[in-house]
Amino acid sequence: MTEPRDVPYRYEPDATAAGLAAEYGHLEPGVETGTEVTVAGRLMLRRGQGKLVFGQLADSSGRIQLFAPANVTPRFDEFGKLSLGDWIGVRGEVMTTRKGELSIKVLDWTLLAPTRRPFPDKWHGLSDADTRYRQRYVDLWVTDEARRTFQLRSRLVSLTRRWLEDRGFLEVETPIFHPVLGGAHAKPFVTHHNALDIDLYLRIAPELYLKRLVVGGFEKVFEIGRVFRNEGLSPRHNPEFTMLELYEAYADWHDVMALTEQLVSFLAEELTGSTTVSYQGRDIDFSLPWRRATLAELIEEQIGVRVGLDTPVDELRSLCDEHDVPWEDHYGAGKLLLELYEKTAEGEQWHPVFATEYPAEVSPLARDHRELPGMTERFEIIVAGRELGNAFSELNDPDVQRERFEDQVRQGEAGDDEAMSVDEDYLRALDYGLPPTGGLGIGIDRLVMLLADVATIRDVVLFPTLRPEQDGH
RNA sequence: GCGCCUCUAGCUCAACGGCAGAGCAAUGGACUCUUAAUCCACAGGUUGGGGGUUCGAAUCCCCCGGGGCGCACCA
Repeated sequence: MTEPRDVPYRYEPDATAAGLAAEYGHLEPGVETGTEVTVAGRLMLRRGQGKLVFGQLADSSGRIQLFAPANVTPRFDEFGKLSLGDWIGVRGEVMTTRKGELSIKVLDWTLLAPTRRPFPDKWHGLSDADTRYRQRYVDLWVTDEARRTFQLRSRLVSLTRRWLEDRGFLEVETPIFHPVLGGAHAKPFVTHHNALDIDLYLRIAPELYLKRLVVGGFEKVFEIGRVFRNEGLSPRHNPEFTMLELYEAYADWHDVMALTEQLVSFLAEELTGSTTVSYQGRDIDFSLPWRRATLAELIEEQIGVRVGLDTPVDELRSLCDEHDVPWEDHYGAGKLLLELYEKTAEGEQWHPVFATEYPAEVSPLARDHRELPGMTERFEIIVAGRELGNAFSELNDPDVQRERFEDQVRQGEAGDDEAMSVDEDYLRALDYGLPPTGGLGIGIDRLVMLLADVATIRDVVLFPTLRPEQDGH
């Protein structure tokens, strides 16, 4: 047998399984093309026929059959003893078998890396979720769906970048380490910088830095990056996840709504072939335009009562009680409205809807609604009962922003451990002037879940957060 | 953090108070057109860990650990 030390340092495949299928898939049975190609990958199946061995080689594009007759394939006995899972390189002739299966007649082969551990059952694959997440390197080989999902994720991010760049957006990278907490409502991870001897937060959102860049003259910016929120795990929450945020100067929330529905329906069409996407057995219609509805309308649809900021707090509280929505004494009408909406209406939405008109009390970074006092020009994108994104006309008045920050601090003192603090440098940036700006944040993981039709975020994150393995596991 | 469910051979699963089993993978052999190849042979285990009840525990009880789902939390 070939020893690991004998394997080459490099190999040069010139074809892939999918490429060969595309080029030669039409061949009749029993054809020998005379064309030689070199492929590489893992041996995933093997069927011995005495002096003839069939194999199936998998590479990142797919699988192709290997056809190895004893009188053609060198070191035939060794070839027949390869382990399922071994990496090999194969040079051979493109051909079809008598039954018509596209194959490579093995004229030469090289062991590229042996596997020391047996691969999971060739038919049943891996079903244990724990093993699939911990040993993703195995899962990706044996679970076609997993591989497809992550390839789709990659294309989604790539398409998004190109789509935004084509519209003049500039991709930027802003700090992961934040000295001041802000940009979202979430508990942070805290870390420490030794040389500076300061605690830093892992960012919960890039928002405040991106808006600084608009102040700096980058009129259209976006960032696709990881954010970190110190909260529980669930099928829809991973503590680190990927957010797309973008900001466009001179735009308002209506512009952002249009951009959002165009981008997402474009991605749906590109990645699934249609703007109608099947999700968990039910269709989601991403075709334009998406529904727009205010929080108050969505609440009314569920509970049959028209509520608003002018509804007395006592009345809102009893409505909350009536619908098993917990509330606290320091909640104002705005927060009560939001809670009522989230607990009664959000989960009921299926097709994309822009939920609009959020109270200022719960929207510290959004600009006041131009007509409705106490409301902001903010909307969330709800699909399949979940929040997919959040957007608004950006608050650009430094004085109002300071008041909102200070209100956040008060909410923090009242017991909200996810409230923001006052970001003085951000206020200074606003002093220099943030033009009218529209901003958007979209959870990339959740979007991938929808378009790849998977139920848990762990199936769209390559290495989801898990407890570390321990003895006895 | 709480509740429910779950953990058996490398993988997928049986056995559910009475000798821990099968298929695939592995190992040895037969086979020149297979498609989860087939056939013969052989091997494989502190049943997640620890404790208890019992004549007897994978099975019942308790503690611990991993995972899943729900709640809480969470834009």
